[in-house]
Amino acid sequence: MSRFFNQVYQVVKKIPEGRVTTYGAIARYVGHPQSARTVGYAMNAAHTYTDVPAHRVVNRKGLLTGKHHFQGAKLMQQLLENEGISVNQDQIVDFDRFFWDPTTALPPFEIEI
DNA sequence: GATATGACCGCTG
DNA sequence: CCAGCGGCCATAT
Repeated sequence: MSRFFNQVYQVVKKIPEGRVTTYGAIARYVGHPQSARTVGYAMNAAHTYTDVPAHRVVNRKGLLTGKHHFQGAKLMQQLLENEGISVNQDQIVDFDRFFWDPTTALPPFEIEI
């Protein structure tokens, strides 16, 4: 497994309950601002390797673009609503208020190890 | 090794 | 404000 994926998973695991973030924000935080797409790919593989709360990761508009990759089409939305996040038309309501940015919420990312 | 695909993002018009 | 286009990066075939 590439380190990039691991870095992504590390961040996703740190998302607080009831908050969400975006693919691009994660990509920026781990030092790959142009790799937002690959973050999505990492999420696809996430459930295979580790258990990360992928339902807390959406695109920059707050749209649940990845809901079809969950077991049920409604699962992602239900998980979010369980945490107090309202979803309407596959989109998070008041996305700005739930958005959690790792670049400001976490200490600067340590590039190595 | 080349080509195609995707849970994206930002800039233009 | 909405739509379209290109770029970027890691897998899959």
